[in-house]
Amino acid sequence: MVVVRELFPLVGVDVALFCVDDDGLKVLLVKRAEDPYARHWALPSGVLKPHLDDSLMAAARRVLAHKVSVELPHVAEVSTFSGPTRDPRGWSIATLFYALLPKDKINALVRNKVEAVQWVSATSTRHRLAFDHEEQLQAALRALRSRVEGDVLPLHLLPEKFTLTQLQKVCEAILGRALDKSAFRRRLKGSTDLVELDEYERGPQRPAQLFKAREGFTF
Amino acid sequence: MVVVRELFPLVGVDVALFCVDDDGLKVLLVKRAEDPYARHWALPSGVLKPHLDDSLMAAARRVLAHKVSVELPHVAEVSTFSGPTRDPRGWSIATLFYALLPKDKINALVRNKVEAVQWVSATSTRHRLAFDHEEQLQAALRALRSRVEGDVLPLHLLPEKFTLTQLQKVCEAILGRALDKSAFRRRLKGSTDLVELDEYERGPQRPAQLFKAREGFTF
DNA sequence: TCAATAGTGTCTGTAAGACATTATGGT
DNA sequence: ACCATAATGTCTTACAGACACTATTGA
Repeated sequence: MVVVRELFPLVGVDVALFCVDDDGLKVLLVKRAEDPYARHWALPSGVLKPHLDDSLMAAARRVLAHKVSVELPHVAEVSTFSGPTRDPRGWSIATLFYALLPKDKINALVRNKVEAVQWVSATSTRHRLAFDHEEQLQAALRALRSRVEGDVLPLHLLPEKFTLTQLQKVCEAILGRALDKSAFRRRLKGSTDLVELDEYERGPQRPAQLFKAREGFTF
Repeated sequence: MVVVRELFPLVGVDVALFCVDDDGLKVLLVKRAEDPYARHWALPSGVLKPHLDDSLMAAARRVLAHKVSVELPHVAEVSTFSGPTRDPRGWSIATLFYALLPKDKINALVRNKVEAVQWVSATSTRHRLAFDHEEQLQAALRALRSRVEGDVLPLHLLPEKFTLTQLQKVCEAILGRALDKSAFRRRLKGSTDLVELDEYERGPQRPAQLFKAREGFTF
């Protein structure tokens, strides 16, 4: 096996699973049960299993489905980390994905979990994570932000039906800054990704119109 | 070895090496000498050699240095392609990089080449390439364009000293559309990546001021 | 003086930020 | 009537595209 390691690198996937709640943007961490980095917090990760996985992204989905039992969220590739020292077991490759989960599915997720998991603020000062996962988390965050800066709507982080105010809060949580309501909504007028519904969110004040993502929308 | 393939995927790198000449944006293709896809045109590629490479990007540089003897150009990751069928030898991973080469280094490159190589228009209608390299080429082109659209200057495609008109031509070749000179230069005024020189490119008309990239500039 | 390209000025429409105002529900 | 939030309007500024114009060299 040691010989094999010199010919073939360890191949795995890491996933930064994001969600937005009232406290802002969160990312899921898991407590590693085994070495290396046993009992350290880390991004959910796993090794590629060629007989099970049809692609690296499929491996990422399998890892998520295994570590956290939940409907599969939106997954996108960020980049690939590699080198002889990032994993003490030897030359390794890890392709990083980010995944987006709507807030209303968080509870089901955490409840069914067997290992220790934790939602932590994704924007707060750095954590102490296993491997190069701190760097990976920053890379995933950059990728997420650059898409939102590029005027793509992070609808995968919202429930099926949502108000424009909810959408704005999610964007603000990702970008880490306040957005102007008027300008934000003006931009949304020209978006083909939003579908206007004839339903309204009722509360102790004026009802807000509900929207949903366009059929086939992908972040 | 067959058994190994079921446990460990084939790991390699592919490189889309771009340059810009008077005919527009070009990409380097090599004629494959060995199976699979012998005698097919393909992007320069190679398998990862853990004992030689310190990262996937280093592997990409090694592949370039090996296939085309030239000073190492700028290299950046695009994305990673994977799956059981993209290579007939079995489950495989290929991390795609693009590389940028200034026009004035092309000649030295082609001359020293042993295998058959070819510069083809990167923007013309699709080619018939080995593996999934057509898709990869499109992905590399998208990545390149999105950076230039994002107002990053592709200075790695220019000689050390260049005129603003040359810079504009390079941007136009990448984007595939004409840019307005006035607006283009107005934007450049605010760029910290350009350094004004006290030299001028002389010709049969008004001389043009020369510029160079900021120290430490990276595309 | 002319050709050719470098470099600048001006006008206009679009879009964003800031901020005020109106609208509409519940209580 | 009042509160809270939704939704819209207005003003200003910044910037990009279009296009005309001026500047400077060699021939």
